[in-house]
Amino acid sequence: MSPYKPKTNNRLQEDFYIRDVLEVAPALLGKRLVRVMPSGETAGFVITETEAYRGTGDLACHASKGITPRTRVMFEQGGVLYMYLVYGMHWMLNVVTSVQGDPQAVLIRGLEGVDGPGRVTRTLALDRSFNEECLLSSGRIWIEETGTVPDYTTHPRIGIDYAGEYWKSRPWRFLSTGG
DNA sequence: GGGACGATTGAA
DNA sequence: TCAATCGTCCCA
Repeated sequence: MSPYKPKTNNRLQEDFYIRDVLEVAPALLGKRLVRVMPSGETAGFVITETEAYRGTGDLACHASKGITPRTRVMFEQGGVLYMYLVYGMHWMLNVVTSVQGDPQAVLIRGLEGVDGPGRVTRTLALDRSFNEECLLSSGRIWIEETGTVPDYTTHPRIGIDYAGEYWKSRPWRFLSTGG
């Protein structure tokens, strides 16, 4: 893991996250996800792949089932993390967006050199203890501006056959070009 | 209390 | 192509 040393206070602020997920998901491409590892070493990876999950109407979004103990965090104001376990073994890292009461989240699917949402959380040692963690105030995880805005392509989201043809075909997966 | 299923991954 | 593996949610 390449060590990363934050230079200035480039942490993304509240306003970045309190927007519609269809704005935030592509805007996260090219930003740096920073994690202070349990060892004390600081790791930084540029985000290269995201997916948007957009509220109660989006049948691919967990929040379409309403508020449950698991989905409650998605109803919070943007800027906190939503973590959940899938297939009994992989933690998924999601960034909650929009205003309180509007359950949206961005799934972080890939980083530079880290392809796949399960590998993202494994590489950065992220688990359920990060659920509801605040990216604006946390001392162990946050996201920084890099000054670079990459080009990107859009694609249908992965692994949501259960949501039906309409929601499955929304081009809400965002991939940095050349990333 | 029981059972179906999943925003995935890695090995056969 | 397919097993691993368990939290969540729905139904009884």
